[in-house]
Amino acid sequence: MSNHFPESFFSRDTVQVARDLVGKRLVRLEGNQRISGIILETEAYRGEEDLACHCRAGRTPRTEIMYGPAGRAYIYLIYGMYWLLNFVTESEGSPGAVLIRALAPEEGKEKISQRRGNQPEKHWTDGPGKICIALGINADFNGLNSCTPQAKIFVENGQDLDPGLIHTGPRVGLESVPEPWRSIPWRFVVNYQHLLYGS
DNA sequence: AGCACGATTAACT
DNA sequence: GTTAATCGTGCTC
Repeated sequence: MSNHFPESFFSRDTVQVARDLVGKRLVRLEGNQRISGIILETEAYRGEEDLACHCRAGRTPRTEIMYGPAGRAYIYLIYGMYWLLNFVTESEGSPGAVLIRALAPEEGKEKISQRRGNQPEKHWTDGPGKICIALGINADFNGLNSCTPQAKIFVENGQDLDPGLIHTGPRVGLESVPEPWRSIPWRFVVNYQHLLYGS
């Protein structure tokens, strides 16, 4: 009955999960209202050896969630201003997470428009901080299990994408991170146009 | 207890 | 292209 992606989807290699999440639908359940969008861009952060991942610091109060079971939301504050949404990956004990960086809004556009103020639709959810503003996601959602039927945030099937449309590249905003982590192609993105006009 | 910095964004010039 | 906004986190003293 439930169409929520199960823990087994997230409990895999982080890079593979990041790739597979592109084209899927992210849903925020707000009361009875669905606010959703097709995932257009993700990034993988995996392991203590990944110097761009928060887990480079090992187990700390903040990173503990990434060492736990997969499918949980990992949400943190960046620049003292914006919340960023990730989904925990890998088996328990192996830290990893996928950052959700961009969406194509589908349901609840009126609510999204309200939350995004005067921004044009093009910029409603084209960044990780913007997504959390648009969907009303904050620290209260950290650690929530997205795989339960009553989850307030979860992933379900979305667009069927030709794998050839998914582009890879270096993760964004890592200018001070040493190689090879700075340039490793763990960013996955599909062009919005492809979703608008079909694949 | 203090400090430097960041997986960003919006509003500038 | 440049820059201010703003604070939790992890590290050093």
